Amino acid sequence: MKDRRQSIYELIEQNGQVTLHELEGLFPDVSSMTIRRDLDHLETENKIVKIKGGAKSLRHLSRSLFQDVEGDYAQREMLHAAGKRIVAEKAAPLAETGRSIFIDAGSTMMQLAGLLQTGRFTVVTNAVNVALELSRNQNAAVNLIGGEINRRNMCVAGAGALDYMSRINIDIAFVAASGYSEEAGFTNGTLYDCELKRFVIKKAKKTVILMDKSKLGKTMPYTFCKPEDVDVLIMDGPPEAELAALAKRVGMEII
Amino acid sequence: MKDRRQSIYELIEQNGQVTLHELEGLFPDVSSMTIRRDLDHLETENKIVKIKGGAKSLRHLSRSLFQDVEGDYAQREMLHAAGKRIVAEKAAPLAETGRSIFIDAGSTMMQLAGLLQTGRFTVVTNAVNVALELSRNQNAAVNLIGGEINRRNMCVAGAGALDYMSRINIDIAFVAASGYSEEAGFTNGTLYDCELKRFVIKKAKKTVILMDKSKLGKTMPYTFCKPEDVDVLIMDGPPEAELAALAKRVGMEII
DNA sequence: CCTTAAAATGTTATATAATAACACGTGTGT
DNA sequence: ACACACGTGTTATTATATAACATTTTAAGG
Repeated sequence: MKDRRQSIYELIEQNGQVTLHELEGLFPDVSSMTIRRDLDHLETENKIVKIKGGAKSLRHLSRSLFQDVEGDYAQREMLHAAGKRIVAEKAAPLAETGRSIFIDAGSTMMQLAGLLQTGRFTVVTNAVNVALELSRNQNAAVNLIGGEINRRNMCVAGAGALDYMSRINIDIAFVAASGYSEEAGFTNGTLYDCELKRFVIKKAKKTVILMDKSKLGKTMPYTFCKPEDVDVLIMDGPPEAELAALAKRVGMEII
Repeated sequence: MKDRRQSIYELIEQNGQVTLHELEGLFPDVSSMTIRRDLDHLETENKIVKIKGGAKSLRHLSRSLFQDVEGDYAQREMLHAAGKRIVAEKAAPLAETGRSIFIDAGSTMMQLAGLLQTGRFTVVTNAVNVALELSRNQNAAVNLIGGEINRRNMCVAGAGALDYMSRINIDIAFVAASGYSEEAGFTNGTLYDCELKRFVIKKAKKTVILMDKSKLGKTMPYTFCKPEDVDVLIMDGPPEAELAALAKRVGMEII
């Protein structure tokens, strides 16, 4: 019985919400009343919210809170969601147990954080939402970099960030890029973030860039690294021949 | 019409939730169908969640997410909620526009953060939930201290905290106490937090301690300050004669 | 091993709330 | 003046939740 309740909970977490009918279909050997009562229990535990005809995941709901703090973030979040998901799924296995990991801010990274719910590691991040998501994993030591909160993307930045980072050793850095072009390399829109990225990349034993293909060919104001600084580039599809050749030349693996 | 929708929203934010019947009572000049439609709108804007017979505030729901990360916090949150509310309401006016403010972690502080939705100031905090709450206020510059996240109370602590604080000037520090006794002074249960409190109190121009009266007579493991270090003590009721006398002697104002 | 209490489940009737569909007025811009 | 979108009200219909009681299962103690 606890199994069922747990399954229901996990299902809701995964899908964001369910209807009673769906649950009835999935658990045909109990009555709908029992499922209702399961939902009651989960609700009293503050894990879900019952809505008419089903239930919603509290965590998903809170996520949308971050996202429309400043209008357009919600949209960006959804843009290329499929690609971001693919990228995150490719990246997750690289986060090996016991390692010290840096995770950047951004919606792709948020996806990645969601996938790192098991495994023991130390994580450092500058994104408040990523930190919250990661702190669900009881085995993760989550470190949040200090600084002023940027309402647009729920990430912190500031003078102290580099200082803070300088005290932490990083095995693998997962870094998001907003653009890549042959001339400018990997680029990003905000100066502070770039400084941090640069610093982290220099410091990390292994640098992994996550980027959906929509970013290819785009150049943002600030360059934070070039392909030769990168160990692995993860995208949601195979690279063009030109980029593949360059990668091979400079020793950047593309997944 | 937009007024009504806004009022409904504010009501929900304030109370956490409402029933349709309550709303029908409050807006007798529109039909219940209209109110339903208002709720639909607010829901599509991700401001509330409709539940059977009413609606809930998304923000309140997310708050409970933090709170039961580790079981008992939800209970503590509710304990003496009325007193905490009173304390927070007394404290809020002290946060004058333009000032640089430190806000501690804890449920009373969370209440205070909720009350500081207007006014322009710089805030520093070590509590992730407080920071999120404050970042609703567009005029507040919210600084989060870096460190490892403590799942129990969603606050950060660590080696970098004092360094970080040392670079920021504080006009007013709002500090929470878990206990007060004549022998031990103001006390608290975790060492790291105490270190930070001590540092902040030393640094701040003005120190305000927030404490509901249930804490009187209790002694926690670590002392972080004595009445003579405190400018203002805020409680949910008048102090006993003895404490009042001591306060007068050392120059601590009690509100 | 048996007994009892507590917890979990099922069943029904009843109460409650949500939805859909249509109708009406009001303002806006063409 | 017209079309049109928008907010609103009304009703009938459908769907869902609740309450109360009966039954089964589980856990705990003697």
